[in-house]
Amino acid sequence: MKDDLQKSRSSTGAVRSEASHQAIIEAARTLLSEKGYAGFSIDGVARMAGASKPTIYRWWANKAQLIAEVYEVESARAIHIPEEMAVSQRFSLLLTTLWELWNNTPCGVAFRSFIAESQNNKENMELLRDQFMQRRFALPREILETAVRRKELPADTDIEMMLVMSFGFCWFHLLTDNLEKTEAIAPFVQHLFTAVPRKLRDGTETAP
Amino acid sequence: MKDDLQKSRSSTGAVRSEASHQAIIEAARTLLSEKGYAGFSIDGVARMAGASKPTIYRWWANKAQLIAEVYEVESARAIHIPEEMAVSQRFSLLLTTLWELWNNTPCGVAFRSFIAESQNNKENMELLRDQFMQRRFALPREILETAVRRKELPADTDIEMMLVMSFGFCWFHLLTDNLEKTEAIAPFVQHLFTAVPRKLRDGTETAP
Amino acid sequence: MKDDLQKSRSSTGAVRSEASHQAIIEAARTLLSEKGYAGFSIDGVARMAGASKPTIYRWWANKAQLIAEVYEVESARAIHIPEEMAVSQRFSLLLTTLWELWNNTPCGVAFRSFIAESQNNKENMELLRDQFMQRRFALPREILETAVRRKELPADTDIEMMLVMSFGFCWFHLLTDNLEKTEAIAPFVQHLFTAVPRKLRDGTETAP
Amino acid sequence: MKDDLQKSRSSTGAVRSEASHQAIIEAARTLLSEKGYAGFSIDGVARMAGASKPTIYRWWANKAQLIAEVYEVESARAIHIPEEMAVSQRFSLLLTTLWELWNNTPCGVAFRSFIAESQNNKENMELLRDQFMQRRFALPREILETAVRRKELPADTDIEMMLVMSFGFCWFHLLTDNLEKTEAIAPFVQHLFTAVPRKLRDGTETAP
DNA sequence: ATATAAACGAGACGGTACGTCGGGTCTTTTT
DNA sequence: AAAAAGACCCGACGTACCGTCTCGTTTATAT
Repeated sequence: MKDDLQKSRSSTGAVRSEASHQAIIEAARTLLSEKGYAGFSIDGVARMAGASKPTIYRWWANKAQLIAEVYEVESARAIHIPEEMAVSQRFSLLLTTLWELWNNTPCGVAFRSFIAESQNNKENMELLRDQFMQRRFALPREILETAVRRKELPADTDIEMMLVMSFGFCWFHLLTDNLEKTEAIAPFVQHLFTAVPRKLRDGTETAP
Repeated sequence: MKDDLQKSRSSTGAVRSEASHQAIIEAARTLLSEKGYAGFSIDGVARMAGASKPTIYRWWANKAQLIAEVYEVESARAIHIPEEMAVSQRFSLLLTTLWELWNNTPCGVAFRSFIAESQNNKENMELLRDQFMQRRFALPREILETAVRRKELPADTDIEMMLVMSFGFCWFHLLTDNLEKTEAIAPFVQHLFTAVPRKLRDGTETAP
Repeated sequence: MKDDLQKSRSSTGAVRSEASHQAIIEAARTLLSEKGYAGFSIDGVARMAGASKPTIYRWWANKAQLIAEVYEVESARAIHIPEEMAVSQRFSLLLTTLWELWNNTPCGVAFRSFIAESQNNKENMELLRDQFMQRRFALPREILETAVRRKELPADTDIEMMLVMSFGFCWFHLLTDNLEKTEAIAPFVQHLFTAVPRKLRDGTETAP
Repeated sequence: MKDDLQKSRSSTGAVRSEASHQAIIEAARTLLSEKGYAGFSIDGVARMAGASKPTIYRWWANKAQLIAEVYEVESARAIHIPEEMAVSQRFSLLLTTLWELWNNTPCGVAFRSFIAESQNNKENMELLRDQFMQRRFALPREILETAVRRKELPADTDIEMMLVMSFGFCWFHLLTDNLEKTEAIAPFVQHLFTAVPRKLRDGTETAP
C-alpha cells in the first residue's frame, strides 16, 4: 500500500508519514521492552511516539497487530543457518538462535504479548494461526524440506508435526518465562530426530 | 485500649460465606464460557454473582487466580486411566480426555485465559509455572513413573522432558484455537514413545 | 407454660462496656484531630479503638452523632465567665474562649465536621438545630438573660436574634477556616451591643 | 521523533463539547435538587448526563467544583436592586431575594453542599473563601460602597464586617435548614443599620 | 452456682462511590 | 489526504467506607 500510494502522488494529498510510522514502531518496541506487556498501551505508544491514537488505529487494527509488527521488524535481520551442516544441527542452531532472540531483544515479550492478546479476539487468533505462525514456520520448514530433498530425512517425514512439536516446546518455555534453560534444547532436538515422525499411510498430514 | 484496657473479648470473626464463594465461581464459569476471555471481568462476575467486588478481591488477588480456581473446580472430576493398558495407550487416552475436557467445558477457555493473564504479572507467572502446572503434571508424571517401574520404559527416561513436550504440543493447539484436530494426538504420542527421551549421562534432567 | 417458665428465668444481660466507650471516643477524637474530617471514618475509629463496628453503631446512630459526642466531651470543661463583668465584656470573653477552644482542641474540626455531616441527613439536621445548638446557646443565652435581669440590657432585647447573629458570625469564620482572625471578635461584639436588637412590637421573637 | 524527526504537524486538537458540558451541569442540577447532597455523586451525574466519568474529571477537579459551577450558573440571572431605594431597603431586598433563590432553586442545596464538601479539602476551602465568596460579596459590597459614596453611610463604615455578619446570619439559617423564617431578615437588617460598624481608628479593617 | 441475655471482637457481606486507566472513535485544525 | 491534538463514551480497574449481618466469646445479672 505504501508503495502504491507514493507512486500515484499526482494530487491525492498527503501520504503516510514514514517518520510517524517509524516513531510508533520504535515507541512500541521501547515500551514493550521497558514496561513489559502489562505496561504496554496504545495510549502509551501514542504519548511516547508523539503520535495521535487515530494515526495508530488508521494503520493497525488493534494492539495485537502493532505488537506483531514490532516482532516482525525486530526479528527481520536474516538468520543464516549454514547449509553444509546436518539437519539436526541446523535445526538445533535455529532453535538456539530463536531463544537468544527472544531472550535478548523485545521479541520475547512481543511474542508472549501477541499470543496473550490473540486470546481476546477471533480475528487476531486467525491472524496468529494462519499468517503470523506460517511466517515463523517458513525457515524451519525449509530446513526440513531441504533435508528431505537431500535424503537426510525420509520422504514421508511429517514435517508439519515436527513444526508443531518444536514450536509447542518453545512456546511452553516462552509462556512460562523459562527461556534461560537453553540446555533443554539439545535433548529435545536429539529426540525429535531420533525417530522422525512419519505421515500417516493415508497421506494426510497430522498437524495444521 | 487495644493494648491494656481490654484484650480479652476476642473471637475468630465471621466465617466465609460458602454461598458467595459458590456463586462467584459459578458466575465466573458462566461468564468465561459464554463471553470468553474478552468478556470476562471482575465487575461482570460480581454483577452476575450478586456479590460485591470487595468480596471477590478479598478472596482472590486478581483475575488470574479466580480463573485458575474455575479451572481446578471444573476439572476436578477424577480422570480414570485404566492401569492395565500399555503406557502409550494410557498416555494417549489421557491427552484425548484432556482435549475433550478443554473442548466441552469452560476449562479450555479458562486455561487459555489463565495463561494469557499470567503474562501480565510476575507473581501469576510463578503461580502458573510452579504450582498450577505442577498439579497438571501430576497425573501424566505418575503414568510415566509407573511405566518405568513396570519396565515398560527405560530407567533413565527423561520424564520431565516428556511432560514439557506433551504440554507444549497441547498448549500450541489450545492457544491457536486448534483443539478440534484431535487426530493429531495419536501420531504425536506414537512418536513420543518411539524413541523415548533419555536423561543426559551426567544425570541432570533436561527439562524444568 | 413454657414461655412463663423461660420468662421467669431472665436477666438483663451484660452491661455496656465503659472501656469500649472511652476507647471509641478517644479514637474518634484522635482521628479527627490528626486526619481531619476527610480522614475520619467509622472503619478507622473501630480500627484505632480496637472495637468492632457493630459496637459503634449500637451506641451511635451514625458518624454525625459520634462526632457530636466528641465535641461535647471535649468542650465539657466548664467555661467560667466572671459575673462581675459587664455584659459586653462577658460576651466578648465567651466568644474569644470559644474560638480558642476551636483553634486548640479537636472541637473546631469536630464542629465543622458535624455541620457538614448534618447536611446529608434530615434526622441529623434536626439533631443539630434542635438539640446540639440549643446546648451551645445555653451559656450565652444565660449571660444575656442575666444582663436583662440586671437591667444592663432592655427588657425587650431580642436575645434569640443575638444568639443567631453571634453563631452566624462564628460559623462563617469556622467554616471558611478563618478562626485565627480573633481580632474580628471585638468589633463584632462592640457593634452587637451598640444598638441591641429588640423584639418586634407584636411580641414575637425574630429568630428561631 | 517527539524532538527531532517531527515537531511540525501540530494542531490545537478537538474542542470541548458544549453539549456534554451542558448535559453534565444540567444533570448535576437535577440530581442535587431531587436527591439532595446525600444522593449526589459523580457516578450519578455521569449516568444521568450520559457522559463518562473521565469527561467530568477532565473539566472539574472534584465534586465541590462541579457543585460550585451549578450554583453560579443557576444564580446567574441578574438580581436587580433599584438604585433609588435607601441602602437598608436595598440590602433587605437583596437578602430576601437571596433567600428566595435558595428556597426555590437548587441553589440552596448547592450552596450547602459546597460548604460541606469544602470541609474535606484544603484546596476547596481556599476556593470557597477566596474566590467563590468574593463573587458572592460583590453585589452587597457594591450596595454598601454606593451608600458610602452617597453619604448614606459614614466614610469609615466597616463594610467587610457587615458582609461577614450578613453572610454569617444567612449561612446559619441555610445550614440549619431554617430558610423559611424569612421574617427574621427585617429585624436583622434593621439592627445592622441602626449602628453601622466602623473601622478601627488605625485603619485596619476588622474582617477578612 | 448457674442459666440467661446482652454486649463484645472480629470480620464477612452487598452496596455504592471513588478517581484512574485504557480501548477505540470522532472532530477540529494544521500542513 | 493525512496527521496531531485531544475530546468523547464506554467500561473496567482496585480500593474505601457504609451500615448490616453472622459468628463465637465474655460477662453481669437474676435466679
